[in-house]
Amino acid sequence: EQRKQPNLRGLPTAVVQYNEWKGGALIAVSYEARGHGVKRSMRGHEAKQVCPEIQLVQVPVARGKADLNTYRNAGSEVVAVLSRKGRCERASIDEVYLDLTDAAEKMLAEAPPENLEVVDDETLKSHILGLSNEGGLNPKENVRDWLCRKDADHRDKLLACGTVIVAELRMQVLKETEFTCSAGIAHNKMLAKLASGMNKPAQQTVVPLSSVKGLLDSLPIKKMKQLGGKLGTSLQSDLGVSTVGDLLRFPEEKLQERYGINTGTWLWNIARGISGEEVQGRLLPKSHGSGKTFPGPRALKTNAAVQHWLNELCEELAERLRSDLDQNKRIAHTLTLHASAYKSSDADSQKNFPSKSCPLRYGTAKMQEDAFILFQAGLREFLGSHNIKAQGGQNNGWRITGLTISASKIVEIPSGTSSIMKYFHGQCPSSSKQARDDCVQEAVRLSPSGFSSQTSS
DNA sequence: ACGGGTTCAACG
DNA sequence: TCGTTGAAC
Repeated sequence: EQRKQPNLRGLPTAVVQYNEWKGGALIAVSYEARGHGVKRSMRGHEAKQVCPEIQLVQVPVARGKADLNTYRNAGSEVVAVLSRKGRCERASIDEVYLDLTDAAEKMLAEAPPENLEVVDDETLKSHILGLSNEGGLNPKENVRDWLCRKDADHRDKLLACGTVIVAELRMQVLKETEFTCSAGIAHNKMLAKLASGMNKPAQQTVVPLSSVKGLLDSLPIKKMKQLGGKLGTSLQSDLGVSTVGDLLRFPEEKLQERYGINTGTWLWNIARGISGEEVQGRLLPKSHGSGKTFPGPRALKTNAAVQHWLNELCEELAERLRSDLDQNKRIAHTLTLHASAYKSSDADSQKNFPSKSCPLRYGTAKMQEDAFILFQAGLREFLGSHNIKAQGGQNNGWRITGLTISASKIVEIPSGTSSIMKYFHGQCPSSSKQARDDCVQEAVRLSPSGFSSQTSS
């Protein structure tokens, strides 16, 4: 939003979605606003109380719901820059992992930092964990010395190369998108993610091998990705583990018998700074979803209201699926509906509405039809398939507080050429000729430019 | 009434 | 392997 309205640069700013109820919900808070105590959990009015000068920018609304496409697209712009230098995994709307091993090895072989006569300023501003500031030298001189150490471990030399590359990439991101970003540079995803949050905004942090133990020993368990929830809490209360270092006391088998083989092994490893997760090399999302909540008095009470909102949600989803097909030649195969509901009779049975899925048929109207069928299937189960009856479009039994429709099992269409028929045979398990023909006919209708000549023959 | 997404592991 | 749930971010 600050890029779109440069006059907001440097001002305390937050993005709110909706504003009728208590000024809307904050979904993003600028660092200036954070400095005034504004938190993402606040409502717009609350933010105004703690920071009267705050600029509140509203999320676009389309079809009666918040439309986050602006921010998805902004994330894509950044990915487009970062993915040039190495394997890139889009981890969320604004986070990516990069595996820069190859680029770092290349730099180490061809132009290692130790040979550099000038190191650019962004690189020198890096934070190197555990780097002592002896002798009151300029911190940048210390960074330069660390980067150019000839006696360093090979892996730390790679890290030094990574530091230079990431600084370049962040400068390119800034130049080409006007977005700043922070980064962590480490030997695995877990440590890099941890480091990326240590110096914000717009800075980068390096985790040399020698600093891993010191970093994890006193790190509160909840700071580790995946341990911010119930697992972290049970680790604390069941085993008395409050820091990652405390985990070192427990043998692998003990952790495994308490938390299962996978989680136990994982815990044992992260305590030692070990994480074998590969950077996935995935630039696109694995699913698309469109949802809306209907809190308190706004809860939906009629089939007609549910159908109306499902239609809106399906329109948005269909539009995003269409973009994915046009831009990426990908097709989704599963449609899933999730609803949140409560029975107005017993106010306790809040969230047990089952999610339902079915094969995804392209076309807005078909998705709308299927979505409503899925809803009704779930509703019947929710009501226990008996008692409550809808009378004349009204009902006393249920209230819907949230609806989400999503598309998953997204696969790329073989772009090459020849074997589109082979592709469809592979995709349609049904032995029915009719089902396969429908499938093919659908693809022809959807993507006439690319496929008609092949498929119509 | 902490919204709207998204990914992943576990389970049957 | 699939659909579904719940955790986590």
